[in-house]
Amino acid sequence: MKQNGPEGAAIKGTDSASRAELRRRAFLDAAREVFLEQGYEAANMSEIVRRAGGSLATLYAQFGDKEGIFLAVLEARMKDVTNALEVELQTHTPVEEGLRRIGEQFAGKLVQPQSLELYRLIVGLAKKFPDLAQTFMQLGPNKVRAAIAAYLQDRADAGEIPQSDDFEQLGSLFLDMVRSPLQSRALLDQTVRPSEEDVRANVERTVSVFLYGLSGKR
Amino acid sequence: MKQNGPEGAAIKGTDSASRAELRRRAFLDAAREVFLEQGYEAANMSEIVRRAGGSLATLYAQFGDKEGIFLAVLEARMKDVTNALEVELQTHTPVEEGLRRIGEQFAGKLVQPQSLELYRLIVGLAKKFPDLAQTFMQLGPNKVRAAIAAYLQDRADAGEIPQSDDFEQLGSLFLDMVRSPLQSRALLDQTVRPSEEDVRANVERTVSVFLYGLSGKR
DNA sequence: CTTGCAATGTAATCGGCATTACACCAAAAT
DNA sequence: ATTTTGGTGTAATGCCGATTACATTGCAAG
Repeated sequence: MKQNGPEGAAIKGTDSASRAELRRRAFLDAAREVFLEQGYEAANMSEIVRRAGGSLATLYAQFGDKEGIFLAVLEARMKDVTNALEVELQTHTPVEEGLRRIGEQFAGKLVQPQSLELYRLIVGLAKKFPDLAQTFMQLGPNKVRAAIAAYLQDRADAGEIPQSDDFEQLGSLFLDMVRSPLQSRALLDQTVRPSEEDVRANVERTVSVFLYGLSGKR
Repeated sequence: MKQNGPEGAAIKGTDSASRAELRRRAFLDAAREVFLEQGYEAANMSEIVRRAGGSLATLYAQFGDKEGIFLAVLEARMKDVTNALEVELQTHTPVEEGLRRIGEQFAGKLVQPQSLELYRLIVGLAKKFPDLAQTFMQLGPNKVRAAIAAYLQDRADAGEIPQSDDFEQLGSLFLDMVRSPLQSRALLDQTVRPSEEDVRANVERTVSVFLYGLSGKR
């Protein structure tokens, strides 16, 4: 047995796909695993191939170099987080309900171990690979910020909330309020894993404070 | 010139000190620079010696290995940064004013490059050195959280804000609101350095939303 | 002065990868 | 069936950095 047949790890996404596409997907899955598990520097290319099947040569042919495949992993994950939001934001839902939904979508994704670990990785790499961090911000935070700013603008036009000259900023603030309480502890303590219930409660509280302040409703 | 006389980088702390003590301090200073600048993995032992003077052999004799000197540096660093974090308790100051002061003290410290870099390192290595991250949380965030919770309780007792069954949580939320907008970008983009003015404006906005919500004052 | 101990500079070890080279194969296209 | 295109295993090639060895040298006590 000198060659491996086309087996490899988890090749079974959407069925119809070219040979190359399958290989690519297997590589990405394995790479994500390895990077998240071991960190960027400690991760080793051969290990990725060991898990994905295929060969080093192909891996390099498809992604260029180590940084390249890491970036690809990053992009894939960002799409995953962002896509769900796109849908929610299309609608003209009343603020309170809308913010709640957006908040839960967003926070739900963020507290997944995968997201947390990826974020940890990126923060750690920000100095050595500024481009990477830049890309991350572009695809993640900035995109979400813009989307929610648009939603707030829409609600303001509908007269539900006061107009403002800077909905980008308010959108960011809302996102931070939703994100930080769940994320900040979990980032430093792996054993912390916010539950569904934690997420819901936090979003609830956040929406309330964001709209009406400490003084309570209306 | 085969040997270096005892010069090296910044050897001039408290004067009276044994030869070994001086060397140790020079190593620690250089190591701090290098680790904060390049991150743990990327940092290289020879670079530390290059900056500190002395020799590799001595470095290893004093700290054992790379991890050893890294931990030594971080523990010292953490004490510095978290000690500076002390927030003076504004007992009996009116909420709006009190929150503003606490917020500004806190945020002012956080956005200093020193703090940002330390935080970056710790987050990035939380997986590899969990104890370190724990200690950091204890000394930093948790302490401030407790302090502000006490302040909010005080204000509630004075009737300025509604009572709540969980001021710890609300305190955390306030801190996150103050912190995240300033910190999250700067963490990922070295070139970002919030100004005094940014800090003030952010605290201002935060206090307003925290107390009265989007709907504006009162 | 000289003797012992610690520090020094230099130059190995030693191992671990990223990255490339190469000589064979397999499926798709013709 | 044959050509084309891309995939596959294997084994270099290089480089880099942690750690150690060693012979030399300076300082301080007797």
